[in-house]
Amino acid sequence: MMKLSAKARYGLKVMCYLAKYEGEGPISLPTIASEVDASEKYAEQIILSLRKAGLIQATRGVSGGYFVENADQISVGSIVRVLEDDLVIADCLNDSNPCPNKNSCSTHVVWEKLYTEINNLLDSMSLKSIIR
Amino acid sequence: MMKLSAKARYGLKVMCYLAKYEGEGPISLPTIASEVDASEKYAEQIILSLRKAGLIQATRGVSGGYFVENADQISVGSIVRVLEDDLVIADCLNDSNPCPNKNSCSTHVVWEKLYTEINNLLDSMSLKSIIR
DNA sequence: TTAATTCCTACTATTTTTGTAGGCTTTCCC
DNA sequence: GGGAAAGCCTACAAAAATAGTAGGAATTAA
Repeated sequence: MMKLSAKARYGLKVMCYLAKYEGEGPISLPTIASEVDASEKYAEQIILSLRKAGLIQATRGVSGGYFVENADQISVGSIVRVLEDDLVIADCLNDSNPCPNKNSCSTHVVWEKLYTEINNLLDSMSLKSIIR
Repeated sequence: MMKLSAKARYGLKVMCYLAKYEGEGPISLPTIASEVDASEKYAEQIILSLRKAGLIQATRGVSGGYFVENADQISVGSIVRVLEDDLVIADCLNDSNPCPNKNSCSTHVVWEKLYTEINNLLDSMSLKSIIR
């Protein structure tokens, strides 16, 4: 129901936390998980997605951990899109699945506008800009 | 994943269809269902919600059916909100469930902005304005 | 070499969404 | 008055998505 997923919510928290300590070395999973109030295993999955998307960096081994770089160049939109498997609001927006719009009216301009608006808004905010 | 529900999609289609024939008498469920390409039973449920919300009127009995009045005064937002059980994007936006924001940063201003933006956009479109 | 750490994949449980079923009520028309 | 065509309402079932768990492999610092 148009609800943001837990993944996206936790994910943005994680990113904010890491951004806050940008440049101060890697932070371990246990620390992050406890900070954002998620289980280590769940947080790990979320972080994995973000890392694969290039939004988080990691160093392995003892005293390794995660960190972000250039928080000012990471948009909130890019984070959310990774964790929400694209913000495709309605299938008919997808070009590979065009709507056979023989219906009484094009509801689809509505969804199109909404889609654009959401993405524009989220893209206009950088990670850095939202942390105090 | 931030996806619009089928209910909302069908629901807006129904509303558009009814709006198109505003003032021309009630339209029966079978007709509507076939028009929006849903089963009668499913369409019925959706229409029921919209009617209870006051967005659709009905007359019962033979030659009865559904219709809308004042399509120019019905916002798309009001339709979507009925079918999406409120567009509450994140729980922390809900006053009855305030976020104990001891976290590194307020992700919550992001969700708040998003929530506001979505509602504003959808409220700015009337049903009448989106049908041709 | 060991301990702390990330990496990766598969699985399970829960919740939400989507849809179906069936009986009741109202109203028109013969 | 009776039957048929409509809407009204609630409960249930199936499917899909989300949320979360588990466990072992790989890497690296000390």
